[in-house]
Formats: sequence, structure tokens, C-alpha cells
Amino acid sequence: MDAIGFGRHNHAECIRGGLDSVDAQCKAAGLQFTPVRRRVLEMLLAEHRAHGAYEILDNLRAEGLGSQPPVSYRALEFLVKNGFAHKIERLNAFIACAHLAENHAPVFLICRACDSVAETHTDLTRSVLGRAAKTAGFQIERTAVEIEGICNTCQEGGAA
Amino acid sequence: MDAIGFGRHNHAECIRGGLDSVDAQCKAAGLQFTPVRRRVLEMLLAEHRAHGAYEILDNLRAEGLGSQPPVSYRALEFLVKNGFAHKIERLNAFIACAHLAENHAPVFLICRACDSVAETHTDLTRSVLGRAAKTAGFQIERTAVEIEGICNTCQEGGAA
DNA sequence: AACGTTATGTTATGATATAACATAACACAA
DNA sequence: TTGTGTTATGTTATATCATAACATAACGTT
Repeated sequence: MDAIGFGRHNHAECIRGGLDSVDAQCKAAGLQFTPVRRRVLEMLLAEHRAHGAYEILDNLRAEGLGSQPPVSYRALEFLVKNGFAHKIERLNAFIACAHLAENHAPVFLICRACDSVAETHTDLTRSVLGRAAKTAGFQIERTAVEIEGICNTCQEGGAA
Repeated sequence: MDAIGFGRHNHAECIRGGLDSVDAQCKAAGLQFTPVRRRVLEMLLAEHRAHGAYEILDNLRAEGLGSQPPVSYRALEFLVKNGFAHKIERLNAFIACAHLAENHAPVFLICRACDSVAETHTDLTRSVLGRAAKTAGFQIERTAVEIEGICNTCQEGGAA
């Protein structure tokens, strides 16, 4: 499983690569990757955990990039709408997309002990679920698949 | 697919049967199925859609069963904790369980046009998802699988 | 009746989210 | 280069969702 988020990896590369990739995608799509939006994505990329809108806002405020809730909500909306970030409904919080540039149905593994969130994905159209929905004539537009539990690292650490 | 919620069925039976079933389960488990809890479940059973905690509260208040938020949240917490209802994270709202008495990983199909919510279920341990989590050593405790789109009826009605 | 437990009542506040309107920046064509 | 439409940001205010904390009442058991 390619669920980035648990375990070791070159994290500086996550951030730089993520920003570069989104930069390129925005240029290609004619989207404005403004300073606020870039900074918010950078904050999300900085850690593999979900960030609340007000936590983001606090940081923006400290940096003089915005001071009222709509500022962070708008930036987050932009990122989510264009697939650069996702909202974790269970946590009312946001996380950078770990599979930029791929059209996917994300699946999140949320560790309740260390708060890290790993993203993997599924092809709904081919899953049992997707077929069931199709049979029922349900036209899927969005999916939220969120799995909560204890990650491998925390199990070993005895944080169960 | 046995997703109750879209399409026709004997709805009075949903309510009566649901209350009776929960009544029995509570007796068996030594749980107190108090008037407030019963009434809240009845409200949820009355329609196959998600109800907000404050909507529930408004009804309770009108009936003299409670007037402050903790009243509805506590009743809902009781119902969710014991598997008699579910929270739809995407909507911050609650719905009666459509598969009472079965231990299951619920899957919700949410129609954004008519607001109805159908519940079906999956066996996570056998799904691609469950296997992926197992491979990563992730210990699943809860799952939220919520699919948003347009139900069959609304597609036909042109409400797309 | 005494006791522990569970449920309810109530006040207050915290946390999340958006409506609405004003201003500024940008993009592009005339 | 100015006008014009669009997109982004600033700001105020408020809506919506949720729980901490403490008091009282009901229940169950001995």
C-alpha cells in the first residue's frame, strides 16, 4: 500500500514537490496560485495530519496574510475544489492531497493516537461499493471514506 | 442492494419495527431506553434522511422533553454508541440505523437533491480497503463511508 | 434508608462555518 | 490605457454545531 503518512520518507521533498506540482497544475489550468493559497497548502504539506481552518488562520494571522475566518476557508475551498487538498469530515479538518495529479477517490486512515492521516485510494467504479451504487441507479459525485483506528507505529509503541 | 431509503417500502413498519427492536435490544443489554431516547429514535426513524441535533432539539422542546443542546446530543450519543443510529459526518447530522441488530460497517448513499440517505453495508475485512489497511498494519476501529450524489428517483425527475 | 450509578436539567462557552457586502487585483479586449 | 468583467481579498456579523462543568433527579441494589 502506498499510503504516505505513516513511516519514514523524505519529507522536505513532500513539501517542495507538492508546491511545485500544484504550481504547475495551476499554471496549466489558468488558476491563480496566490500567496495565501500557496502558504496554506504549504502548511498542510508540512505535516501528514489534518489541520483545522482556525489553526491555519492563526498561522496566517501571525504572518500578516489574513485575519478573519473567510480567509482560511476560502483558501481551503480553493485547494479542495481543485483537488490539491481534502477535507477530513470526521475531523472537520483539512489535509494536503498525497496523490496530486491523479484523479482518485481518496481513502483516509486516521490514527487516533498520533493524529497522523495516511491517504490511499480506491477505484470506486470497480469496487463492490461502486457496483452496488450503480445497481441502485445512484450517480456518485463525491465520496468520503475515512477509517479511524491505530496505526502500525502506535500499536508498537503501546499507545493502544 | 438492500439500501433502504430510496424507493417504496412499508414505512410505518420501519418506525414500529425499529422501536420494538431497539426496545428488545436495550432490555437484553440492560440499557435504559428512556422517553427522550425513544422519542429521538422515533424522529430519526420517521424519515430516511439525516436530522441535525438542533432540529431534534426543536422537536423535543416543542414536546416538553428537553430544551438545551446537551439533551439531544446525549440522546444521539446513546443511540450512536449502541448502534441504533449513525452520524453522517458529511452532514453533521444523524440517522436511524437501517440494519439494526447486525454488526456492520455502514455505507451511506446521500442524495444531494432530495436529502434522503440510504444505508447499505460492506464487510471491510474482506474488501480491498480492509486488506490494504491490514497490510499497512493499521488496526481499524471505526469507518465512515459516505457517498454523495444523485439518487435514482431524482435523476428521473430531472433534478440533476 | 443508604449508596453508587446513570440520566437529566441548566448555564455557559467553545468550535466550526458562512452570508453579505466592500474593495482591490487581475486579465483581456477595445 | 482605459474600460470592463471576473476573480480574489478584506471585514463585519452571525449562523451552526458541539461540549465542559456542575446541579439535581431517578434508578437499582443492598
